[in-house]
Amino acid sequence: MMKEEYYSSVSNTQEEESEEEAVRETHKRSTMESPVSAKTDSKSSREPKIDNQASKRRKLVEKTVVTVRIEANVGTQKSEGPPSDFWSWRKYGQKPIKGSPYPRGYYRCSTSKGCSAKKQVERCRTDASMLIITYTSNHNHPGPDIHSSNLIINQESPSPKVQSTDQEELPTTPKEPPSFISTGEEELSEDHFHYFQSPIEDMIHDLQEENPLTVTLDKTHDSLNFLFDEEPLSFPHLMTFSSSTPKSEENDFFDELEELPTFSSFTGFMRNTFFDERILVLPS
DNA sequence: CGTATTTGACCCGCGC
DNA sequence: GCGCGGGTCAAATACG
Repeated sequence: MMKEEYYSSVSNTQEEESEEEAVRETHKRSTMESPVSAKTDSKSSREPKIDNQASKRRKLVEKTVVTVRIEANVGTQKSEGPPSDFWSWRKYGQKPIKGSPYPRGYYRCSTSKGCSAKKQVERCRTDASMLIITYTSNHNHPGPDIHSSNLIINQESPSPKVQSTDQEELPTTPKEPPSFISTGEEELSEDHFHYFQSPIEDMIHDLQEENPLTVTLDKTHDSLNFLFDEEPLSFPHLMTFSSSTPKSEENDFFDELEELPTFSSFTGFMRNTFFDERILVLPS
């Protein structure tokens, strides 16, 4: 529950997201929907219901892939802890992922019962300090207090601890992006993903002056704009980032900063914090 | 005692 | 048809 994690993010809607998946889903759906009898039957033994459809449509929902860098203690406590967002998440599963030494955690929004929002948290296999969070579906309910969070950013805010810890414990913190990137890219590319360095920077860049990179990322771009322009709710990561934690401890951190009112300040903060974050982007 | 987390089992689609 | 990998459920357990 601490927030030493900062989010950078890119979102894609599943529809546009991946052709691969789209195809699959289509396939699934057709298969599933028609022959309900057999499948339903088999499933019914376990848990029929909506889940049935849900499971098949998992991918149909919008997904947002966020890479988070945990600067604080890698492999200590937070690495394992779920990144905190505005919302409260309840863990409903965990599975080891092939090719990755780290398991993937499955979380569901516990704020609202009917909320279908989910997220998967896994660590980058190459870099334990990187968390890959995949958000699925949107929240059906308003967040705790987005407004407040935004305000909070301006006035007080996120975690001091993180930073202090960071610096103190991990002096090396900042960076080694190059190697990382290459590594990540290779691995990810296998997965059909492309990484972009310093998404946030890119984002910012984009906002300030259009970055070619962004252009490449259709959705990303869109999402980013969205992010900054409006609809915080849709972007948990952002919210998280901004609101990070309304708790007192973290306030200290910002206390020092005291004023991050302007975007530029914000940006600066982000840059500092995020140094080398990468965004997963689906190949266009 | 209630709620959240853990963990094993189950289900499903896909590739071989 | 079988096995693999991923995603979810639900019982058991831990924690407040």
